[in-house]
Amino acid sequence: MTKTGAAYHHGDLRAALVRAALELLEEGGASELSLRGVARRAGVAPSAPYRHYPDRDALLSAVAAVGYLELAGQLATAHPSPSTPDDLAAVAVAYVEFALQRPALFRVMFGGPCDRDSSERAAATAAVSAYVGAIVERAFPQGDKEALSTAIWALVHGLAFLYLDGKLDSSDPSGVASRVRASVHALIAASASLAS
Amino acid sequence: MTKTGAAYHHGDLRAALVRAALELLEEGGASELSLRGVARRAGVAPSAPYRHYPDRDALLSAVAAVGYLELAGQLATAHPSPSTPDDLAAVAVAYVEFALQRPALFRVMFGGPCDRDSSERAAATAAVSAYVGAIVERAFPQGDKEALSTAIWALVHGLAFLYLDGKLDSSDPSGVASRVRASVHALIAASASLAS
DNA sequence: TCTACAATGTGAACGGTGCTTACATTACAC
DNA sequence: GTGTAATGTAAGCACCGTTCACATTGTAGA
Repeated sequence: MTKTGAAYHHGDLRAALVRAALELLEEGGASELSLRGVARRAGVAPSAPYRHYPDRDALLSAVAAVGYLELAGQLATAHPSPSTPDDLAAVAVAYVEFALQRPALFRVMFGGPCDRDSSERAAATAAVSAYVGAIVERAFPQGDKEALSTAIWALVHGLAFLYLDGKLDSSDPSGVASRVRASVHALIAASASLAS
Repeated sequence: MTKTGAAYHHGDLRAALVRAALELLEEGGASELSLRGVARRAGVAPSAPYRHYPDRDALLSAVAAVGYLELAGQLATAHPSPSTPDDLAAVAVAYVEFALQRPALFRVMFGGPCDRDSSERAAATAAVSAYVGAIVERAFPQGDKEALSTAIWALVHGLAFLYLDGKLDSSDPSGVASRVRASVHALIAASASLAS
């Protein structure tokens, strides 16, 4: 079914493995994807992935890295260059929606004790962090960028997890969105009142 | 080594399993605890736990439940009946510190897609939720209890996870505490300015 | 063009895991 | 006491991550 003429050498197994893992994550839902399952999906022997990734965690880090890119893309889609509190709230909503729409991927990205040695992964999370920081800086040039962006990120991240874990009711999407918006606006208002 | 006179029937295996799991979580660090490992620790055959828990997730839910109790205890220790913003901030710091001091347990409590059917677990999380709500209500009787307590919980929860995942630098405990305090105060100030 | 070599794939195997099933032992109600 | 339900054991299933010896292939240098 892999349709590749079954060449002994796959061509680009490294990328194919990540693609297969993402597919399994999307289909299989929350269940943790196995390295063997990924290999199976890619039409390759269970030991083949070890030619490209030292272990399962390394593959997961690679998957997480593309997850960060896709998250960044979804945030940018929500608003290309947010500058007002409303814009920022829209981006926050997109963040939570990403978590709810792709819970398995989100958990791979943030769920486990991450591989600190993965430069791929570290760079990607730094990029997200910088992205949030840049937005905050543009929206509130006079505010404490560091503190505010951290607080906002944490707020949104926490909301995402609480929804994901069922600690908050996520059955009504519009309710989720409005709650996220309200929380972000509250935080922003706070920072404004403190900065004045 | 189990020191129990090796009676065929363990006495209270149900509780002993949870205890063993907590010990392994504390020692083994972040690694995921196996049901077999827990059984081994309790000095019992690998199949014995199934007499008391239908599957591994059920055991984890039970472990998570005592985790919630311990978290509640630690929060209460931070401040028995918080009413001022400072009190609330102290409780928030205790929350994050719990996550950093017992990361494995925290991950069991919040990390995975939780077993929605576990009444034990559901009750415990409801208790934490109510606890936070009560604090907020006492501290801000005229505020929107629902919205504010949710926002605060999410903020603190998000901070805990970002620290846990190394997205924020947690090497300096006092820095962690002050950052948590600052974030909580900012959120509180916001709600106050909105309520007025 | 032939050939050595590095890169990349295979297959079998090891120990560990969650879970089930058949059976053994024990506690307890009658 | 005895029958029954509760609770333990032992063996076995399929799967997992990982490793190792071996097969196949692309490619650089003669």
